[in-house]
Amino acid sequence: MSFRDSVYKVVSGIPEGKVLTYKEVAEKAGSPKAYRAVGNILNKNYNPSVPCHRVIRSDGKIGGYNRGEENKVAILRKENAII
DNA sequence: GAGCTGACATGTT
DNA sequence: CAACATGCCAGCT
Repeated sequence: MSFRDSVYKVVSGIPEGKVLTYKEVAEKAGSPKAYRAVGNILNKNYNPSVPCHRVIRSDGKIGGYNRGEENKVAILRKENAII
């Protein structure tokens, strides 16, 4: 069970319409100061089972997405999560 | 095995 | 108020 797995689990547990910040995910994963690693992990994560699009920055910004930030925003807006 | 990279956050300038 | 610089962690090359 690596930190990566914890992050996957946490992100996979995010319900629709809910968005968590990288810091929150890192905290739930067990390392509040590992928000850096969270971004790095999600970045390499191409697993569709992990709704990485529900993880945003603390500033409320999108951050990034493997399939394009615009797509990420579109999904979040569809789920009535942000904006 | 060591070093580099990054979808960040916080503090100063 | 906005931009720059620093610090932090885990994963990847």
